[in-house]
Amino acid sequence: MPDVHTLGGMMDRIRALLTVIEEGSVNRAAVRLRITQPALSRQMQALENELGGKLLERETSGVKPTGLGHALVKAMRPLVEGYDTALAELRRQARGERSELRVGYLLSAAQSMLTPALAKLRKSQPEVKLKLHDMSPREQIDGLRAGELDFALIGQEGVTAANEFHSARLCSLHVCVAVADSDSLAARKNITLKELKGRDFIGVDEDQVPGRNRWATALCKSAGFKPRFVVVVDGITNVFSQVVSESGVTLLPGYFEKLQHPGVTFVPVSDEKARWDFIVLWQKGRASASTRALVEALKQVAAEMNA
Amino acid sequence: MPDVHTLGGMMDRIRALLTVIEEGSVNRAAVRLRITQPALSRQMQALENELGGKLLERETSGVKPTGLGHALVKAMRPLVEGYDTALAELRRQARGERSELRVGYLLSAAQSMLTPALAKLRKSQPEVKLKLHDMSPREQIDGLRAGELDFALIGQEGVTAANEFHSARLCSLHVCVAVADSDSLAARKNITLKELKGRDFIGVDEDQVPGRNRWATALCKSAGFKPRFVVVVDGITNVFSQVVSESGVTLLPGYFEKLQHPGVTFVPVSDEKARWDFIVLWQKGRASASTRALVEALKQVAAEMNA
DNA sequence: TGCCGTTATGCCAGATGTGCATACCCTCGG
DNA sequence: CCGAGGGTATGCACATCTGGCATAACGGCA
Repeated sequence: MPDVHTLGGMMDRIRALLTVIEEGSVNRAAVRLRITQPALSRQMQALENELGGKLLERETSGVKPTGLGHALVKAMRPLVEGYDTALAELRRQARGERSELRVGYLLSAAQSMLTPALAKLRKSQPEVKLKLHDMSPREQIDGLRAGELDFALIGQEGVTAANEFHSARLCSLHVCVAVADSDSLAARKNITLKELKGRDFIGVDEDQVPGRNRWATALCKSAGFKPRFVVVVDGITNVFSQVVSESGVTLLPGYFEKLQHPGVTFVPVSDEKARWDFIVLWQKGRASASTRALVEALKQVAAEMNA
Repeated sequence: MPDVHTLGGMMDRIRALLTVIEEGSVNRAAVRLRITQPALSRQMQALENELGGKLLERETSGVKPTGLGHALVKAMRPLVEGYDTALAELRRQARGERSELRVGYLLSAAQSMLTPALAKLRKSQPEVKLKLHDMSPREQIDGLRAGELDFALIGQEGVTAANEFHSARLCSLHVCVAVADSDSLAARKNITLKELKGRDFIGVDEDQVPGRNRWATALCKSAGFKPRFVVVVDGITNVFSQVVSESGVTLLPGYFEKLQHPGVTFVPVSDEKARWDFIVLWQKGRASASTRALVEALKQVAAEMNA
């Protein structure tokens, strides 16, 4: 009698039992499983020992399942099948053949870049399925970390996590500053960073837009002063309220100029060094063809936009 | 590098990976799994080889899952958990602790016996769940064979399958004959089998009520003649139509006398030997406590009915 | 009774997995 | 700058498991 303690390989014995019951014969099942009949016979005995009950009614013309055997088939067949398909999918994924790309992006920032890139992707790889998730930079990074996203289209915030993932800089935008309409700067065509020295800065919550404040700080430092954040708010719209009510300023990526916000004026910053990088992050590990294709498409779109 | 060909034990390695990812450390996971860290480390390598991709990002402070690792967790955890609960349920079942009894019965025949028996069962084992299935004798037997039923409450038809399962005779009813109201026999208080000699018999489809015709034939033979089946119909109600329209007769278990059917009269058969056995079949193998309880309850009810 | 099918058992060789000891790598702190 | 202490990987020897081969045991059937 084979040993009972052997929990490993239980799954295989269950598969074997499924085959045996399908065939109604240990012999024929052994052929299908490419092992010998004695080996299979012992597997069945082992399985019965492990479960503590008979699974097969041995008869002179073959075997047929007992009630317990039937119960096992009903309970285990779907699991075994699910296991197999899951395994196959994982293998495909490991080989780099993803059937689905999950992309995180920030609508206001990335739409102009993402839409044409996806069009390109659909042309070169029409079969790949896309899941788009409009979420904040922080959520994107968390999503990447949790494996729920394959891509993050993200701004300057992404540099804080760039070493955890693959990354590519897509483009570099100029910077603008948001001031209240009533501000003396609001009438200017453009300004330099230096002129912001001594102003009250409005910060944004580190949790939602990580790295933004540090980026602003670094920019100011390059201009020779240290910004003073009088208040830190969460949510970009709250920043604008504060800009108006407190006559504060805040540094923003250039694409905000196209937006309208009552009471707020966006003035371009003329400093050469004041740039806002827009980057894409994606999971490390073997890159699938579709992954590479999406990165390429994004780079092309970015290049065309710069030109 | 460990061998790649080893498909057996894949499941265990997947479980191990789940633990490793939960713990974020091969070391701690090894403790939980009661194996050494090197063994577990090798399991992870083996798993990665089998899948063909990296699952863990090894860092100096432990490990964290790659995208593929995350995907594996998402796909496999529910399967592993389902597998475990299924296995536990099967073990319980093997030990004879069924949580549910699936009973097949024929409403018209068994109701008078089943209802009180279930009441008794509920008293002695209130926690056992019951699934009742009103189905034809043939369906009941098929259900038993397919493992979809634990019990079949069945008449004479059951004897054809009695050796495949455990069986017990519950009671033995007298027999009656169905004749048309216009028949000369319809006025009789009772008759003997012999008087049916030469009559046209209505048979019933072997598929739906297996053994019924054979039972009738055997009864007649014991009375010294061979019945002639002029027609075989499917469904018991069709039998009555034929009895009326063809002036045929048919032998039935005694409980039909309580039924009403327009144009049909049921006359008791007085022969001592003409009996209709009512039996219960149940799955072979270790009988659970609830199984034994139900059988006992049925026997008691039958005994009370006979008294 | 002998033949042919079935499943079960004894025995041996090869594959697999584990533990132990140790190597290796990185970070942190003196 | 180097050693301590945390992590994971590797070399090696040994126990365990599993499968194949040969053969037994058993039941039906001519």
